[in-house]
Amino acid sequence: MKKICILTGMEEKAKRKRNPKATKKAILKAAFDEMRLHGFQGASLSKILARTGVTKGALFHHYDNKLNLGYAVVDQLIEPLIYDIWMQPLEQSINPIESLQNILRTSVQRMSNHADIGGAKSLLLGCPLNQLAQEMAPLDKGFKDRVNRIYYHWQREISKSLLQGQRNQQVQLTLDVENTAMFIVSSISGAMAMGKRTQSLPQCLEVLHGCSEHLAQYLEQLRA
Amino acid sequence: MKKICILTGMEEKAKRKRNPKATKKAILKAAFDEMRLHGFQGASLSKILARTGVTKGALFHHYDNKLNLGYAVVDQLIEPLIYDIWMQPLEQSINPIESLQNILRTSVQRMSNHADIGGAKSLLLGCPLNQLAQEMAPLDKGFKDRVNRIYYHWQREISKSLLQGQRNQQVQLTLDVENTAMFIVSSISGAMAMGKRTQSLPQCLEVLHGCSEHLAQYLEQLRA
Amino acid sequence: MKKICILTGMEEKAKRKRNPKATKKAILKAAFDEMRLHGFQGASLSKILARTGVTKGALFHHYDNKLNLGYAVVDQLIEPLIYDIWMQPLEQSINPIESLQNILRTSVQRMSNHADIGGAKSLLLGCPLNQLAQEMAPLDKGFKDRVNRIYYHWQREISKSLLQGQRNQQVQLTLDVENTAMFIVSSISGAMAMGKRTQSLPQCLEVLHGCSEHLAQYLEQLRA
Amino acid sequence: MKKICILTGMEEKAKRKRNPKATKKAILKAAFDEMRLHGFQGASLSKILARTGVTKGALFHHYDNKLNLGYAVVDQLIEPLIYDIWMQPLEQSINPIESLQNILRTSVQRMSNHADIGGAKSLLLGCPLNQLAQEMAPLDKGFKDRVNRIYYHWQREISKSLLQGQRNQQVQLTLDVENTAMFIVSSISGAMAMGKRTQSLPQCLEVLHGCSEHLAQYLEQLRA
DNA sequence: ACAATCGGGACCTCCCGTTTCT
DNA sequence: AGAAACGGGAGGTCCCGATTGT
Repeated sequence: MKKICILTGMEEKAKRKRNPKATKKAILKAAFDEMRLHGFQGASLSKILARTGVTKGALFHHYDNKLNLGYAVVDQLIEPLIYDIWMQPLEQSINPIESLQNILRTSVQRMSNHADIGGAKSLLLGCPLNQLAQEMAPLDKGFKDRVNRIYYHWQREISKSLLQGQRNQQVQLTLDVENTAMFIVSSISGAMAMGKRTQSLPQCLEVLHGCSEHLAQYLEQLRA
Repeated sequence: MKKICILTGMEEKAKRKRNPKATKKAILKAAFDEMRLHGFQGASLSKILARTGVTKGALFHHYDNKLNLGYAVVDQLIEPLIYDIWMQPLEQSINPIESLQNILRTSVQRMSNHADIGGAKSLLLGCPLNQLAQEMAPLDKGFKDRVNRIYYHWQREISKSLLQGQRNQQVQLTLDVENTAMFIVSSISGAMAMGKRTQSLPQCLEVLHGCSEHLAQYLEQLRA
Repeated sequence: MKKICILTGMEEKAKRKRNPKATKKAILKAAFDEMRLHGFQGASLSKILARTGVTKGALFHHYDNKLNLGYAVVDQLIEPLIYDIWMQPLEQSINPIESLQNILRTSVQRMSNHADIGGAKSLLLGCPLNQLAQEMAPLDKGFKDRVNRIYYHWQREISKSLLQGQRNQQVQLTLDVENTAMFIVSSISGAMAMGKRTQSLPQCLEVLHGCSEHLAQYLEQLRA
Repeated sequence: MKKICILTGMEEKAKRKRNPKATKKAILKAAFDEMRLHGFQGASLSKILARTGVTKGALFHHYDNKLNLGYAVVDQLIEPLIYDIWMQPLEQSINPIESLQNILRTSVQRMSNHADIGGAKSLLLGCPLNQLAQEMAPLDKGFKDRVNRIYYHWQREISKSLLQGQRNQQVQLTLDVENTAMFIVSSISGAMAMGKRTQSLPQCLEVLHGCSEHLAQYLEQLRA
């Protein structure tokens, strides 16, 4: 029945017509970009729509309101992003310390591959998880719970890995692995924040490399 | 049109008496509080006015616009605050490493003394400098320059102190003092961010103490 | 939150039924009226809304901002209005001089038919095109270009007509038709301005008739 | 008593200190400029103050409110200005027609001598009297009465002159001198309005010269 | 005479969300 | 599923003027 309406200008229609999955993804991506640039509160639905060409009707069809859209960004974009960069490389690790050092050394490069957002280098926008955490955790429980859950996973992956390292006699047995994982995540977050605040790519890279190196040396001393 | 209302409540009058200095300070403080809770963009001038009882006319008289008010908050409140907590205690230092460790150990306590803001513990609102940096550095050059200047001073105080320690043979001579200062500031910032994101005082304290301890131990290894 | 109020006044509904075309026209008309009374700068969007019963959301939907609303008033209301009164009657002219004289003699009557605006006689508000030109031409290029385009058309219609009259040996061949058209439009504009400034209907009519008569006599002398 | 405060930075103080006449004049001139650029309603007291360096206290000391300031502009600046350009040259006239023609021919030059206002050529801002008349006559009786009084004087000077010309047998006896004076003033006003609307100095001059010439020729035909 | 402080309102912009229609 | 119309409200800016202080 629906497809009877044959009079479809092809490209136009092909793009615009009924592609719910793609539409939803497009909105999500645009929302993510807007939020990276202006924060959640500063993100404007109108600009998100302008980025996508989608209309307000479509947006509110897929997401009940701005808040849920924000939640979806965390769940479907930010969490996987954090996982890919920081957690996944740790899973098939043989030596946790060396893996962590390796992750640190390559993360800057891997993050640099992320596409620019609104003409700004992704690196200069800092860690999307931390950005949201700092802005929204005190204001909204939904965001707070989500970001804390992700941080919890992140720290747990590291502590699990360190624990395994202790079992394999690669890591000092006296080490409080959970506390250490927390420190590692904290320092990474701090480094990205310091990089972001410079708003200058060379300075940012300098900060990130400098801090990475310091952290890597710190890890070196945790060996058994 | 004249308001003959002779029945003057004293408090009313006491408040309304011309007191430009106090008015300006009150606006500034209210603005600071609002910004800590909602960020700069989310801060509402109306709410700032409501906090102070000052009217729009007065605010507009003392600060040209929201942006300049924000700048004043950085210059007149945040910078001294950072200075008092992190820089000033370093100045009469005898041994830089011990001073830094001492600062770390006492900073949580000192920051806890800060008055609550809108019913929220100041600690759970994180570092005001980092908050502003993360939100506004990419959006406004005025904020970017201000926060970067403060961070620069902060790092320089630490590196100066470490350099003096090298001269006194208290600190390893091979140490890159500037890079190390950067790492210290970065880690402190990261720790406060992680504490904030929990939005729970006990967890926050746990994070801060844990990270402080780690950083203190790291510093221990920098001794000559 | 739901407004269950079942007692629907019919009129309410009749008004509130979606009718974008009508809504847009209503806004435009109200804007025109406000602008005639208070000028463009003095026109208040709130008052325009009050005139129509339309809400801010609807207005913002149909017109991006006040400026574009103003432009639309020029393009869609003022230009046709000028055309109907001054240009259209010239098109099927047989003798340009007689046509112009005729237009002058009847224009006052035709303009008097325009509905009052905010309780004020339309005539006492002068020429809407000149009003806007005088206020906005120095302030905004968009308005300047629009009003100048209309004046250009107006003068061209007259000069075309005079030229045709020269071909038909009804108008002096030595006449500079463009210059003359300019003088005619200029004098008409001046007359309406003088009428408006009196803010008294009888005086205004006296001015308009007096000037019309003078101009008609002047035209008489342009005959071949 | 007052002059005891000897510690006066000379230039600074000399300028700022107590010169009521000069202050009042400065405010008036700045108000005139602002009103020429933005109209009376659009004129901002703040900008007027900025133009002069005077403070609000001084302004409201000399003028009760914005309206009275506007009235003063009309009475003390615009009226003399109109008088100088259009009326005064008529007084010692020997032949009214030739005088009027002469005034027309020289007025553009004389008006061009007026200083620029806010970077805009005075000519491109049109006739200040007509500007105010068109904007404010329908809105405020005070303005309406003032501008009408000036126009009345202007027309009367011309009609008096023409009447004298009739007595001297220089002007047609059948002429309705008052009506004619009205037409002359009206055409002058129209010409300046058309010049202004172009917002281009060459075009404006073309309009003014063209219309002047037409009006001069018209006057030629009024000779006895 | 002039300066600084303060009062509060009006304005346009912009925003998020609802409702109706295709 | 998507598009368009519409509802209100809040936000920052700016403004005129009143008040108080030299």
